Amino acid sequence: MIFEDLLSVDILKAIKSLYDVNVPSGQLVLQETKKEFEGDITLVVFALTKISKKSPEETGKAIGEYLKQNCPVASEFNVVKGFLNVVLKEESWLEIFQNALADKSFGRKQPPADAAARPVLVEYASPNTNKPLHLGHIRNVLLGWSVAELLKAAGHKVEKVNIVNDRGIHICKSMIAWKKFGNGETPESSGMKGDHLVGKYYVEFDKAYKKEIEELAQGGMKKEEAEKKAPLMVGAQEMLRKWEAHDKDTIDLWKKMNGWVYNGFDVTYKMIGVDFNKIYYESETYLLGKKIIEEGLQKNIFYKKPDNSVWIDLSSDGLDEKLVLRGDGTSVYITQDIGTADLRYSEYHFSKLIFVVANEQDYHFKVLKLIMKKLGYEWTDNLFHLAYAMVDLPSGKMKSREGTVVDADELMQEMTDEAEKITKELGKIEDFNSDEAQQLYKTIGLGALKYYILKVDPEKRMLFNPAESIDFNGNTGPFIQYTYARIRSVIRKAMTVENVKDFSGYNVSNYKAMNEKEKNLLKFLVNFPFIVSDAANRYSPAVVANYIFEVSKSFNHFYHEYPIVDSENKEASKFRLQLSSFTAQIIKIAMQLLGIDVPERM
RNA sequence: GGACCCGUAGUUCAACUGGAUAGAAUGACAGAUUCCGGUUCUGUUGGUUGGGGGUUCGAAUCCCUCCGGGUUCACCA
Repeated sequence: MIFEDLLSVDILKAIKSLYDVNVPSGQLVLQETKKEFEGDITLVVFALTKISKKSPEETGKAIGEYLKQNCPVASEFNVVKGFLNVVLKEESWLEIFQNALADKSFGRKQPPADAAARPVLVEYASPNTNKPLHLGHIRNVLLGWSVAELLKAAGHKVEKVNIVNDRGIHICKSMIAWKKFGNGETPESSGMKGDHLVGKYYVEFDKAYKKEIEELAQGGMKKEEAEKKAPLMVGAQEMLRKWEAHDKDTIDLWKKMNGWVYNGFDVTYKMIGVDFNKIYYESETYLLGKKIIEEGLQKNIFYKKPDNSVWIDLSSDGLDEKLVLRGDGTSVYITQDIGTADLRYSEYHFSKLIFVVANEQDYHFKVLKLIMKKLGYEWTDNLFHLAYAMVDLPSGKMKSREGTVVDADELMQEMTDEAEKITKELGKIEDFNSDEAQQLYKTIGLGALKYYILKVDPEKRMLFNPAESIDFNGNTGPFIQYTYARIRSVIRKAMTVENVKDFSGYNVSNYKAMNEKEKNLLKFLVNFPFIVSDAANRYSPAVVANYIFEVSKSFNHFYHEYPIVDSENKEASKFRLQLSSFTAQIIKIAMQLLGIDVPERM
């Protein structure tokens, strides 16, 4: 919160002077004053009564008096029960405002100047290459990308990384189905996006495989046996062995089909508007970690079972026994992750490694951290699993087996179409050419989607309601975009009016007649840098989303009550234009942190 | 069964991580504005924060217990 540091220094001095006690600054509880009370910042004094040995009211009054006399930004105070509400000087707010206007990168810190500064790694997306991205991935990439941007804005060096799960039995399933049923079909020949094409064969595999099992079962075979003996499954496993033996034909096919998928993913990522600094492939990292396990075995951190498989016993930590190497010496998921984390650390010396992964893997990451700690890594506290919960739809739960998965590409297209429909009904952009119009539909459609998903706390399971998300009213992306577009419209108008069009040169600290609505809006706006750092610390784009909504509402209250361009005097107009323009600027920057564009007109 | 997560107005979400009378949005109803852009604004309605107990000056938040929902406990990744 703005002025918090300034005020807390003087409060500490007050306590020292009044009661001759040194209090650590972390012990002060300061908060924004609730709007039903007069004031800007509130000190909760209950905790201080032990020191003052007076009632909360008396303590609050004494500190308030001291601040009024000695604190340069405090003007008035009042005490309600155990709460000391401090009113800050209007000049202080205006001064902050003027400084903010002059600061081109207001709210965004510069990245560390030191080239050796340790980066924060944000790993997100992490798709399989056997099917297209779906709604769950959308929550993942929006979160990952936005958290990375927030961390940057808070002054960290950030690297966005992606690890693609490009190998394993699931890819082989698509491959064998394509070989069998594909007739050489390609993205070009079919006109399908590569990831969708490969996904299609993954589904084909499943269908044909089920049929085979059924036939074998009818022939008298037990179900479990049939599942293993079905020719397609045998073929897929054969293919995996060939892949591991570097069989040329298999590798070529694998490369070809993965290439299709990557092209498809690229289109989707581009559409969503996310990017990566580095992409890892599991085919290149899956052998990592084995050596680390061997070393751990020497140190008796792990133990061997008679079949040669290697385990760790975590039961003393309240967890289970966990396999880390198979009997045949090959590694499993957790082994790879240990290896990859180790690799990343040696590559980046990260200060933090954030895994954006669904909360289904809470247990996995708990185990990962614990094992690495036992192995003696000193930076395991810097591993952070940013878990997010499932996204539900009004129609019910997403289930890939029942075909109710919502495809990412389809969803984005639908949102764009819906935006087009609504925009056309409003009929405000008839002079747009078709490119401009298309761009706008995309901005609105994706803005609706992104805002709706990001405004919710990641750990909470959420309901995505497409119709509600694109409503131009309420706590939605389009509502905020609309607020922005309207401000821009006002400013365009102002630029045609003599005597006010030079408003950007007006020094706002000279303004003397600020009203309640203006002050309220201003307080929100100058608090932006604190919102950014708070959001970054909590890895929470939702903090920013809710803030933008508050700003928009506050602007609308002001806008509704006071004329901007044609106000009673030129000075008021200029001040209000500065305030409006600054509002637009903050909305734009804040929305960018969520990956959302704002249109000049809509 | 063990472990972890979640439960807040009819609905979708907040609550600055222990602070004031738990807030918005949406829905419904009543009104204002008709102006820079209609989608703006003001009211009214709606809550035993799943139930119970405890800690505290103070609990949606921490502890215990029960209820309900979810995830996980693979030689899949």
